[in-house]
This record gives sequence, C-alpha cells and structure tokens, in this order.
Amino acid sequence: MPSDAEGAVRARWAEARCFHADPAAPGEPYSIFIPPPNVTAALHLGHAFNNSLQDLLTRYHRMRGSNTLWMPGTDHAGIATQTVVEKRLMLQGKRRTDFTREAFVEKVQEWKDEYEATILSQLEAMGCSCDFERTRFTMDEPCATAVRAAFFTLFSDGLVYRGKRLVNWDPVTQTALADDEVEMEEVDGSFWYLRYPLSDGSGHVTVATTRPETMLGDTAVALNPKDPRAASLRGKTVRLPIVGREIAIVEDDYVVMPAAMGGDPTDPKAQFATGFLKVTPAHDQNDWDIGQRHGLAAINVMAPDGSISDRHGWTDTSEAALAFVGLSREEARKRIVGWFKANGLLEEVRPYRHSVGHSYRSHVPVEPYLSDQWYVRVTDDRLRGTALRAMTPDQVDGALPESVATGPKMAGDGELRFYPARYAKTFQSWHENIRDWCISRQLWWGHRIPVWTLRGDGRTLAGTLGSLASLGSQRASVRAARVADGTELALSSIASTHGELDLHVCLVDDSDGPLLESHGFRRDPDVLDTWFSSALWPLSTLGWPDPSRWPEMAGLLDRYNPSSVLCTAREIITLWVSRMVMFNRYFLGRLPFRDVFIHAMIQDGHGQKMSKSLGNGVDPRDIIHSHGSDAMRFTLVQMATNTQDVRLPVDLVDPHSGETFGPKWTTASGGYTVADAIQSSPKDASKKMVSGFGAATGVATPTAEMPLARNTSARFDLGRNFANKLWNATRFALSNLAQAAPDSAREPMTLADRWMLSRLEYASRAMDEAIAEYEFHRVAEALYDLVWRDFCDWYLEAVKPTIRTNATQQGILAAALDCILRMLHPVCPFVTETLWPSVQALDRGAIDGLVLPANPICATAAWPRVAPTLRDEVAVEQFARVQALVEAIRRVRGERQVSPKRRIVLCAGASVCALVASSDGVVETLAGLERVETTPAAGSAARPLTAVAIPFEGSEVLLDGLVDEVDAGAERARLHKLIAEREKQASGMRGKLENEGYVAKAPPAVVEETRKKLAEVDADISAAKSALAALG
RNA sequence: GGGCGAUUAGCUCAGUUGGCUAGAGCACACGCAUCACACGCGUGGGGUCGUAGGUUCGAAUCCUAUAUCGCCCA
Repeated sequence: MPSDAEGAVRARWAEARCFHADPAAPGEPYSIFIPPPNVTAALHLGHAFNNSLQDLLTRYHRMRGSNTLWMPGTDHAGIATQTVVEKRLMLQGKRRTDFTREAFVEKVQEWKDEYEATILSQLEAMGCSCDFERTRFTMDEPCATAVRAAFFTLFSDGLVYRGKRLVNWDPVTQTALADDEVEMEEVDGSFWYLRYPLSDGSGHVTVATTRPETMLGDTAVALNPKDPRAASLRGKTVRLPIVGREIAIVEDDYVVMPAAMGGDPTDPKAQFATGFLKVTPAHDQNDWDIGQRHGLAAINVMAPDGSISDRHGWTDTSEAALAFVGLSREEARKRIVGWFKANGLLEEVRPYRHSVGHSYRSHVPVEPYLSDQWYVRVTDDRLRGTALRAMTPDQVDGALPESVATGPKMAGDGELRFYPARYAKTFQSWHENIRDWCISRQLWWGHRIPVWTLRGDGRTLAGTLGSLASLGSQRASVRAARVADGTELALSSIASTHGELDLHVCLVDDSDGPLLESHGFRRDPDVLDTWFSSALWPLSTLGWPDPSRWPEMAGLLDRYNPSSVLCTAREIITLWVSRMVMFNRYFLGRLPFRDVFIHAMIQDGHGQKMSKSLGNGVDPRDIIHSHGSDAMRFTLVQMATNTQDVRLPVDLVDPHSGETFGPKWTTASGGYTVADAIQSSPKDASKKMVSGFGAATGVATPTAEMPLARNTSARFDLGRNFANKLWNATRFALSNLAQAAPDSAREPMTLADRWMLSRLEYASRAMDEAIAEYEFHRVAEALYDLVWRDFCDWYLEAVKPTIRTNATQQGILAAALDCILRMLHPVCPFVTETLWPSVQALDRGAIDGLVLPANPICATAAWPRVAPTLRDEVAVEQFARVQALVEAIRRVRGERQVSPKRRIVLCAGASVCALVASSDGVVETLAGLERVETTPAAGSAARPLTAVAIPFEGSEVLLDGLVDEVDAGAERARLHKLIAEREKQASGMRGKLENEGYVAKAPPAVVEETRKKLAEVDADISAAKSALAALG
C-alpha cells in the first residue's frame, strides 16, 4: 500500500473527529494514558512498539462500543532535556550560567517545542488513535496546577520534608546527578594503609582506604563484630590524626574481614582489608548507612567545588588540618598521604584497580556529597500502604506485612493486576523496601519547588510568623525545622527554641511570593524530580484538582479515572507505576488504572538495549518509509511475546542507491557493538553516508554529499507481505464480485462457505481471548492464519469455480471480507480503512449469527458480532479431511514434478469419493483433478498401468495420468519410504500401548486416541503394501 | 549482593494446568511467469528443546544443580 494513502486516511479520521473522547457520550469508559515520551529526543522503535499495542487496545475497545479516551502527551524530562540543551550550548562555547535562569529556560522551551511537535507527528504517522485535541505536556498550565496542588497538600499533611542525604555530586558542573547519569569506569587506584592511634596510647589500628583525603571527615572506625580483635577494642576510641578528633570504634556487619582472619577468601576486598574501616558518613554511601545505624555525626569537609573546606559543616578544624583547607581533592589526597608518611603512620600502599563513578557530563569522579534535599515520605502508610493494598490478592507473594494488611480500607483495594503476573513481585518488593523519595533536583528546567525559606533564631522567626497571618492556611502552609539536625518543630514552640531554625512556607500561588520575599524569605532554587509530575499524569491530564477551571475538561476526571490499563516497560514499575498508584489513591482515593501491562524491550541485532548514547535507536519513520505503517505495526504486534525481549537486526538504506545493506560494525567503549559513524555505499565505495550512531553521538554530521542513512530491517517484510496479501486478496474478491452473473442463484451454503464462517468464529474468539490476556503475538497469529491461510490459501481458491454464479456465496465472501477488515483494523488501520468503502459497497446476504452494522468509517465501525452458532463442527471436520486429501495429492504431484497444468484422475473407494463430492468441486480445483472415478472393491485387477497409489485414511487411493509412464523403481522407493515412516510412528504408539503403566495410568481418552491413531496408521501401511505388491 | 527472564531449526521466535510425528515466519532446495498477489503459488529438507541429575506410564514443559546471556533493584 502506498504511503501517501496513509495521509488521506488520517485526514478522514481527523475530519470525523473519530478519536475525540466525549465524556457525555454513552458506553463503558475505556481509557489509557500514554506514558508521556521525553521531549529529549524523537521516538524510536521501542515507543512504536509500546504505542502500537496501546492503539490496538484503544481501537479494539472503541469498535466494541466503549467510550474511549487515549490521552496523549509528552514529559519535560528535567535532567535529560536540560543536559541535551546544555550540550548544544557547549558546542557554541557557552554554558548555562552564561544566561539568566529565565533565558536558559527559554532555550530549553524551544527545544521542547521542536521535539514535542516531532513526537506528536510520529504518533500520527504510526496511526495512533489518540485524542490529540487533549494533548498535554507535563509543564503546561493544567499539569503545573496539579503539581502545585499536590505538593501543597503533601506539605500540609506532613508528607514532604527537608532532609540530608548523599547525592551524586558533579563538582565541576555543581549539580546532583541521577544514578543513571553516573558512568562506572575502571580506574587504577591504590589502597593506602593508614595508622590511627588509640586514644589511650595502647597502640593503633590500621585502616585501608582508597580515598585518604576524606579522613578529615571520619567520625568512627568500624570493625566486624565477628572479628577476634573486637572484644579487646570494645569501648576504646581513636585519636584521628591531623584533626585530633576523638572517634569511636563501632562494630558493624558491613565490614569485610581480612582473608587471614576468617574473611571470605574469594572476596577480592578481603585480600586488601585490614578489618578496620574508616567511617566517613558525609562522603560515602556505605559509611552513611553505618553512621545511621550507630548514630554517628556526618562531617562534610568539602565545598561544592570539591575542595577541602571548613565552611560546609566541619567545625573542629585543628591547626594541622587548616593546612589542607582550600586544596582540591586531588591535591589534598597527595598532601595527606605525605603527612601520614612523614609522621610514620603510612603503613603500606598497594595498587588497586576498581570502578569509580564518573559524571557523564564533566567526566570527573562523582563525589558522594551531603546536601539538603526535599523528600516525600513515601514510607508512610498513606502512600506505601495504599499501594500495597491495591494489589490483587492472588498476585501478592506470601502475605503483606501485618502493619500494611491492617491499614484503612479504600476503594480499589485488591484491584490492581499485572500482566504478565510475575511483575507484581517487582511492585511488591519495591514497596516493601521503599525509602523516602528525594524529589529536589538542582536544575533550572522543571517545576520549581514552591517553598520559601527564612533562617534565623526562634524569637525573630516567631515574630515574622505573626506578620504572615494574613496569608491563611488555604494559601500558605508553614513548617519549622532546626538547622543543625533537621528536626521538625511545632510552630508554637519556636519562640522558645534555641539555635538556628528554618521556617519553610509552601505557597499555593506564586502571587504571594513577593510578600514573603519582603520579609527576607528566599524561594528554593531547585526543581522537582520529573517523576513527581509524571506521577500525577492520570490526574493532571483530566483537570485535577479543579476541572471547572478548564471548560473542555468537564466530566473527564469522573469518567476516565481510573483508566483501564497502563502499558509500559519493566524499569518503569518502580519509577512511575508505583508513584502513580500512591498519588492517585492519596489524592483521589482511586486507582489510576486497574491493569498494568509490561511489554518486552526492543533490542538491536546484537542484544543491546536501544539507547541514545549507542545511536542504535531506529526512527519509526524510517520503517514507515521502507515498509509502511501497517507493516511496522503488524510486525511489532507479532513480536509482542510475554517472555522474551525482542532482537531486531537492523540494516541501512543507502541514500545514494536506495539499496539495503548490512552496516559495518565496530566495538565502542564498554564493549558495545555499534555501526561505524561513516559508512560506504555498497554500490560505490567512494560515496559515503552517516549512520545513526554517527549522528546521535555527534561523531559525524550529515551533509548533502554525506547524507544520513535511514535504517530498515528485514523483520518488517513479514508485515509488508501480509498487508500486500490482504490488499491483493481484496482486489481479487472485489473483481470477482463485480463480475458476478446477474442471475446468480441463491444456493445452499457450500462446505467451504460453512467452513469459512467457522474460521471467522474461531479467529474472533482467539482474538478476544488474546487481547483480554494482553498476549498480543496471539492476536497477530490469529489474524495471519485467518487472512493468509484460511481466507486466501483455501477459501478464495475454493470458491473460484462457483463464486460468479452462486449468490449465497457472493454474500458470504463479502461478509467475510467485511469481517476481516474490522478484525484487522486495530492492528493495520490504514490498509483496512483504505479498503473499507469498496467493501462496504458490496451486497451481502443476511447471515445467521454474524452481525456487521454498516458504518462509513472502519475506525468507528462496530466490532463484528460473531455468534458461537457460526461454528459448524461438521464442516470443520469435513474440510480438514478435504485439506488432507488435497495435500496428499499435491505431495505426489510435487515429488513427481507434475506440471500444475496437468489434470489427473482420482480413483478411490466410496468413502473418499463421497468426501470429494461433498466438497462442491474444491478437491478437483485444488488438486488439479480431471475427474473422479469410484474404484471397485479391493484387489483391483483393473488398476491402470500409469496409476500411482497413495494411502489415505487407511485405504488406497489411485492417481492416474500423473505421468505418461510410471517408473516402477521410483514408485517402489517412494512407497518404501512412506512405509518406513509410518512403521516408525506405529512402533512408537505400539510401545506406548504395550507399556502397562501407560494403559493403566494415562487418561482413558489419551489411550483411546493412541489406539485409534495406530489403527489408522496400520491401515495406511497395509494400503501402501498392497500398492507395492501391485507394482510387482 | 537480591529479584526476574532467556537458552528450542542457519536466523527471529511460538509451544498456558506434563499426553497426537515439537510448530511459525524468514533463509535453504526443487518445481511453477496457475487468468489476486514472484512482497506470489505448490512441495520438500532441517531440531538428541544449554548441560547433568531427579520425579513420572510419559518431560521442551515439573524439581535440583550447573553454564552462558540479558534486564531491574541495591
């Protein structure tokens, strides 16, 4: 199907507003929220996959009469988008800080506008039946309003708090990094062995460390409680060199014991360990955890630029320590090692290769850095508990924790179901082990945190608080915390509290900001984690908290939340699914969706995840260009199995010659296989092109002489061939119906007609079941078998002799075609919609059990109502025999290389002749028979010399006229081979039946089946043997 | 380190409570320009189901161990 026809079809849909959801319209609601794609980049095949499945569901339920909403939109993707824009600025030699915050955000906005438009056009090109009139963006006004309301509510309810935590800090760009922005790199480092004297002068302990510079912030030395030295050291303290701080010796399981003292000799760390660990809670995640367990102080000895500093939490600076203040962390390391050496406290240095996290932006080692961040208290039962209680009980592994199970009941409890079921476990264990959610990000692109803070002593702050009374609790929420440890305080007690305090005021609306700022408050510069706004997606897109503010959203929230299903990928269960469930339940008291369908991942041909950095993502528009949208969709649906990720070997299309070829591969850092950035034309090696890898990584820039090569993949040939097949079959059917004789008679239904209707019934049932279970490859399989195998290979061939004169059959052919278009539409909307008008124009007789209401547009046509009575078991069984006979004859024709043009004579017994007669000429047509003759009973002395015998259903069937002269030798060989095959089968079955255990214990039906089969095979063998005997 | 998944034909994948000769598409071989389709039609070859044990009358399927690969979480 030509791709320009796709545009015309889209225009038809748009004009009829087929996909616009009207909450006032009738029908059961069926809604899906699109997982909003990041505006960072264009969509790739993974998105095409995900969206093809969502569209399949949406179109299917729309045709089934549901009131359907597929909500589209995009996500601002804070860190990722800000980073790509900063990278682009860097190419111009500029940095984010060269601009004002507003000017920079403006630049990101431009990027967003460009990619949002690209993404939406990609969705349209794929044929997605989204309600594009309702398209949302996570930072547009309704979404921002929802974010603000949600944050305010959580803040007021005590579910948001400020706390300290180690973040991945990039000291060069001075921002926190998400975990996935940290690249692990192998580094040649060292273990330094430092001696820390015991305070009582009774000796020393030796700690091993890869980061000696952090010792300035040590607040303990730890050893394993199983360590034999533990008892004698219990209660003692250590005098920290340089600083002079007296620090405790604590016992913790985390500490690795040296191999020599009972540590695990296979653990490489045990080879290096001394059994003593310096504990620096402010500069190491594991040390932080130890610190939490033992109540240790966290002393931060670094400035945000990574230099040693006594101004960020370090107060007990000694004279000796001052010498290191101001040094970079690299320089400090050298000087501190030098100090230990000079003072005789450096015991040893051993080389050590280990992996260290590096910033993917500045490529310097990431510093675990202690900083103040905002948190959502997701560990609270109101969030975590409601999420766990949402799980359907039969998917809960074991039992929910007692404290959770006994929590308050709520609508939606027990209604959340995962497909495939195994992912429920991921959801459950995530919530059982969840930690409070850090939601602040040191970025400029995102929803800015709506909190204003004033720091001061209690008495002053109490006074300020009094003058803010006019704000009222509807517009402002106030909380107070002690600066030193973050402890929250009751507002009534702050006037009498000593020490520095922070007063945090959360505002519903920015308009009250200036009032706060006039009192010296400053707004938090950070923005919210992107997932905070994503978590509200099923709420914000429907106008929550106040749909009346947007007239076009009236009624949406009540009608479409909860939605029907969320379709997404594995890693999203923790990032997004969890948070949507918690927020939707907390704010609205409902589930955001009842089903969660987790689909496989599309990998490249080397089993690698498609990613921007590898440049192996394939633009769906490339595939639409080479194969068409329907072909892409059908193939993707066919690949949607529930167990496996999907490998997709990718080829390039040479822009110079149009030829498809396999690219040249190379190995990139990390051992990944990537396409060479620049590829040569297979036709003319002097002509070059840029691969997706080259363009995505910026290694090569496409030019007029060296254009970007499109991707393609032979995997999509399947879908293209399928769409082509349907197209041609429809053309053929239409032309036959157009040439039907005007005086066609209404005949009784033929065997083929009854069989075809049965196949429609079967396929319709198979589709319903597969969709209900989200087993999409079965949908594709059912359609493929129906269209290609049943309709094209058999039915169209079978009706050829009768279709032009049999009016009943004409009606059935038209109805079958109509039914097929409807059933195929959710997968291949373009070709079905294109064919729709001509098929709708056909006359069709009324068929009992098949209802196909007329409709001008396929997309909104009713799903076929196929009654179970359409299934004709007799016809199904009879036709299977016809197929077996035709195939048996064809096999011989194939072996003998008989020309398809050559007509032959079939001589068979009464039973086979009756079968042939019942087929209304189908056997004759498909097997190329001249005529059929009834053979006299067995012992056929009159067997023609040119006849060839085949066993069929246990009797001998003769084919005459295959060849001019039978080659007796070849004929014997064929029969011997056939007999050997059947003997092997028979002996297998006989073996089973001779096994007493089998006959005694297997279900009787299974045993009976084996007996029946064996009798048939034995009859075939004797038929073949008698044919052999006849040959002489 | 914890969890999940995969390993079946040359390739990409099915195989849902254990039960007909383990299937499909592509690729391959042979034949066919058969009046819808060569992006096609017909026929055929090709697999000791990762390995080793076990349960069972019977195992690709269930159990145990093990190898390799991948993903998620820490």
